[in-house]
Amino acid sequence: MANGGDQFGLAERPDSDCMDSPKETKQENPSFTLNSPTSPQTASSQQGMEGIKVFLHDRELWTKFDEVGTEMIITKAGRRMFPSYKVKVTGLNPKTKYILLMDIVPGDDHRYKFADNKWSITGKAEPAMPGRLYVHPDSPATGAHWSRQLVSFQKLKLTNNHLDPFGHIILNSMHKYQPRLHIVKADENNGFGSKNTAFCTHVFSETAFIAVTSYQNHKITQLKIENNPFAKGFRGSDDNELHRMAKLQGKDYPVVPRSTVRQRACSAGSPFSGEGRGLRGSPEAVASPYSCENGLSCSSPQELLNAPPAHPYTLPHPHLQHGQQTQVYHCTKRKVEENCPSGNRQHPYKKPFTGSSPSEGESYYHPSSYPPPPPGLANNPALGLTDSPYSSDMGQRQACMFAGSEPRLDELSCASWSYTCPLPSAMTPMEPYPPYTPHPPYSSSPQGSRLSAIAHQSSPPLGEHIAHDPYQSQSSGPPSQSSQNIHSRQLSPPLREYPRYTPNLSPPLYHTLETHTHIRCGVPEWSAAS
DNA sequence: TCTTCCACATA
DNA sequence: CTATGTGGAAG
Repeated sequence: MANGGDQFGLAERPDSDCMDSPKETKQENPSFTLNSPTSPQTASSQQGMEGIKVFLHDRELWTKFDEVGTEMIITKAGRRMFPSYKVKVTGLNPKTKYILLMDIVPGDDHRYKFADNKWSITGKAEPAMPGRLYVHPDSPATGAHWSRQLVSFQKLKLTNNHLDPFGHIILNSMHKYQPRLHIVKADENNGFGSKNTAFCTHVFSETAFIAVTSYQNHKITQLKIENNPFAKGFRGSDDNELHRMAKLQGKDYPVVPRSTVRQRACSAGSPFSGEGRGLRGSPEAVASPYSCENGLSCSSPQELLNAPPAHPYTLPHPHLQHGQQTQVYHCTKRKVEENCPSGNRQHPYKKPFTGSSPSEGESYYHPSSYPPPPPGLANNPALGLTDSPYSSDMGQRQACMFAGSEPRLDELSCASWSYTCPLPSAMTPMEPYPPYTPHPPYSSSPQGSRLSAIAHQSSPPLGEHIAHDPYQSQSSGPPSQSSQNIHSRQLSPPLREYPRYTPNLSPPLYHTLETHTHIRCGVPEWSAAS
């Protein structure tokens, strides 16, 4: 079942592209890009972003998990994702500097439960928290650098601690999420603040997952054990397991060791799709709608801001959306980790989960709207947008988070990025944070906002899609204007509300940025897709 | 449901 | 060797 084995065959696919080429599509798995619905706006925006393609590495593995219903453990200390999020990026200008970052947006606005060997909706999602951005440690770096090897986000960690001081991405247990990749041009020309900042957002629907504090579906546990080197200790080769288990526990014989669940495939699995909500349709087909392969979208930052968040909640309209906030975590470390691309393959296919419209690896493009670009990035010195080489090197990664309050891009741009700093790990000191935050913590710091904006933008709920656009979620594109799509709007008001999510936020430590963006545009969402 | 600790694995 | 990441069981 699930294994995706079947399908994949492709080597990689890129996900995104911004506009241009829809080309192939096919095999590879680029993320989908959505085209922008609206119009492209500024040309500038896209510059160069249009030919960017992103391919999810090890897509097959992601697909296997996705078919069952991927679960990612979240702990107070922070847990890595497995499979690791690694991509191959092509189409970048070798000499141009870019910042690559990720954020993880709500897949829908539901809360899930796992019972009867399957996932089902139990209620409404909690307000999302400020989204934090994870800036790849090598950022900013040239297109040549990023293209040279796989870009790995394996060090990104997920936490359920809303007050996490380490800059990890904060998620709510039993909620569905969709990771997104944003590529922001870091040239001097593009200040973040500037409206022209070009960026693309790529969404691979097969990377959607439900955050959990402990695995619910044994099939997922088994897949993790079988594929994650660090979990090898749990893998029994047959006999061994039992014994070892026994020993460890002191029990006699263990229960079922690895085998236990091992394979069952139950259908139950994917929650994602299951829910129903979503999409339904055939998954795959979906992909096409947007045609693009990758999912990236490009838009100008501004747009992003404006764009409504994808949440379920978000409305398509500008108003409502909530902005979510985002915090950025920047690691300074630079190295990329992996390189090899090997496996990327992908193939399309469907995933049961909710949305995947893009399923295939696609990234969507978002119209510019919502996905807010990562504001911070641009400005952030750290990132080097300006040009710095990446400065941070400092030690290794540090995380910086920003909390922002408001969403303005402009502000962001300039201001401060103080945070960028390399903080020692964790925290960035920011302010206490948003002052008021009535509900949300939006206060934003300038930069933060931007970033956050980006983040927000897209986040769509997976499942939901709900009525709105199915597409939204997916790709929203963040920041870049680039391509076509963009319909960005100009900066508009960034903030809006952000309904739900606000709450938490900010930890005292940092601010996050928030943004509220609304998403307006639709992006395809995963949900749709699926 | 979540947190802590554990033994074992990678790196 | 150390440091760190795993899932499971126990709490």
